[in-house]
Amino acid sequence: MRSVKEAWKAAVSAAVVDILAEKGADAGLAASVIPESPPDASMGDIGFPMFPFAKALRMGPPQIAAAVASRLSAGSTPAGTAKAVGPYLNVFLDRPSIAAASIAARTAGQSYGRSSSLSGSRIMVEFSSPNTNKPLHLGHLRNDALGESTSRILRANGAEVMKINLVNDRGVHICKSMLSYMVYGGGRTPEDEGKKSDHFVGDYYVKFNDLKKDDPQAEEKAQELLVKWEAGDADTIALWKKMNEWAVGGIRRTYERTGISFDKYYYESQIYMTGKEEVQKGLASGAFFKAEDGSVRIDLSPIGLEEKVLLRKDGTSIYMTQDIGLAIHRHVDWPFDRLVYVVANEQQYHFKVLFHILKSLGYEWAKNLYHLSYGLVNLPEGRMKTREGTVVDADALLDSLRELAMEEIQAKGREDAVENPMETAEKIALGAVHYYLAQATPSKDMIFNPKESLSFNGNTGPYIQYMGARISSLIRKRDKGEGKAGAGSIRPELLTADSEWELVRLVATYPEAVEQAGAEYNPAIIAAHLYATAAAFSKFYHDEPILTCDDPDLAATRLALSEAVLVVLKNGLELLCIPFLEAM
RNA sequence: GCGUUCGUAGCUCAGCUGGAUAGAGCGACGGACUUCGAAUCCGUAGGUCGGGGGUUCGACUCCCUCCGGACGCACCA
Repeated sequence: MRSVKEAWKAAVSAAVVDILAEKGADAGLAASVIPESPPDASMGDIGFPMFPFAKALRMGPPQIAAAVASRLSAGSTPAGTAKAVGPYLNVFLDRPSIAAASIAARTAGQSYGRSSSLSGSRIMVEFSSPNTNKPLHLGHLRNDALGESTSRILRANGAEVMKINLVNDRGVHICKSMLSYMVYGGGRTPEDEGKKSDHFVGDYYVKFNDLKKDDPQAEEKAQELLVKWEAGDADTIALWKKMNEWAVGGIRRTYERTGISFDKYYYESQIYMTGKEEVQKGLASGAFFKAEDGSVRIDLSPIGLEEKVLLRKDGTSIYMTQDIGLAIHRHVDWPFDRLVYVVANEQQYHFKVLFHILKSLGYEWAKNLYHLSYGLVNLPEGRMKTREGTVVDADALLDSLRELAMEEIQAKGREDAVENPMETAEKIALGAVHYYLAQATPSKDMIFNPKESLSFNGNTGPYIQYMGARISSLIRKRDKGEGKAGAGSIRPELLTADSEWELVRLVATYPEAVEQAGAEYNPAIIAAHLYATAAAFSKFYHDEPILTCDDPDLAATRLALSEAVLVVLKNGLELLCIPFLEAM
């Protein structure tokens, strides 16, 4: 589709250049020939507005369109026809050839939609970054879905991707859950209570609130515990290790459940000291300066900000110091061309400064750092607050979605039709939440409506899964010899209905969506394309008989188109980390 | 106060580097199953694109300003 569009653009540009030259106008104006999509397919498949040339040619746009059209019909053009439609020059593509290309997607399988637009580049993507004092919540699910799916999209565009997770396993907040466990835990283990281990740890973090009431010194004691931890106190380290294993172990189980994975884990406890040497180097090179009080700082006036402290006067490091060291360390580990940080938008300032600092230190790769900033996930009732207990726990959310999906399977009497109802319900639940999170533009805050996400109607993951299941069902029937499709041969020129053309177009433009999603780090583009494809298929399925079609050739062709649609749905769902279902 | 960002139908969201009558879904109302899975499809109602200026042949899209919301502005992470 893209190459066809490019070819037409070139042909139209050439015609416009000729006309401009004849009138003695600046031929450079032809750069304003840009392809667009007419609002209605009956008006054409590609549209070129002729407004930009009106002044130079002293002609009305409709006259220009007519002139370009006649010139095109005289010369050689790609397949299809060009026609003046008001002030636009519209192209009607040669539908059979596009249809043939779309149908070919069915044999391309998993490779359909892959591009080489990013081949040769190495991209590191950091996401999730959980704390080891509590289980994952809804906000993490957005981060995880965004990070995982962006990584998959980048890979689909040919990039070599390294997914990394920076586990935040140290700090005073970790010490709080430890202290709380020391007081209330009584040596119990998650197994003792039959609890998922990260929830077990999280419960003690919550209990720290009780501890503060029981013991006014609790905050101080947590600080003291941190000091002991940093000093390497054996008992403290032992407890820390034990609780961290519980926390990370439980969190990893949630990753497995949601289909999230990492190529490498970094632990903050192992690298929080790094960065000091880098700051010293920067001081030596003149990128930073030593303030009167002895602290090391950077002047941020080049980017319109104040100063930032990078090392305290006592020489200790701060968050920024750590991130500087970590970025450099990672580049040594795995030299990347780009590094993407999937982190909530509340840290925009931090990354703006961090990127500037790395550039100041003279790292070539620093210009390719990207903060994939995403908005908060709120509830219809308002913002999630840990202290108010309105945080939506990830595991509990998935459980309740699965429960509702199960009820739906039972209500529909589909238990016998699917091999494993519980597993199917789980996959529907995952599809519901991942699609809901994917369809919103990452940078914006969003409202997660559990009730709406549970709905299997409309713009949802289960709707798309359902269309995949329907097509799979058609294919099973064909394979069993039902219908006449098996006896017919594929003839793309038979696809003339509007609903068929719409599907052809969506299949043909899927690769462009993948490329755009990669270029913009935006899975929502895939989600929108998949929904449009699923909806178009549903209409097609409703309006036109496929297997039951009398003409064997038409049946075979429609089924082939359906198979191509299935390839798009499968590949797209994979990119969004949504399970595909043969039956549901 | 300064900075970043957002403000599109009752609700949740799209709207491609400015271009042809602003689109979906949910909800509401009304239709469609003796036929490939109705977890579906079709129709109706619903918007001065936060307000006001400006640039342009053309602005939801770019610029300015005001109003409103969110988030930042630590030698916390």
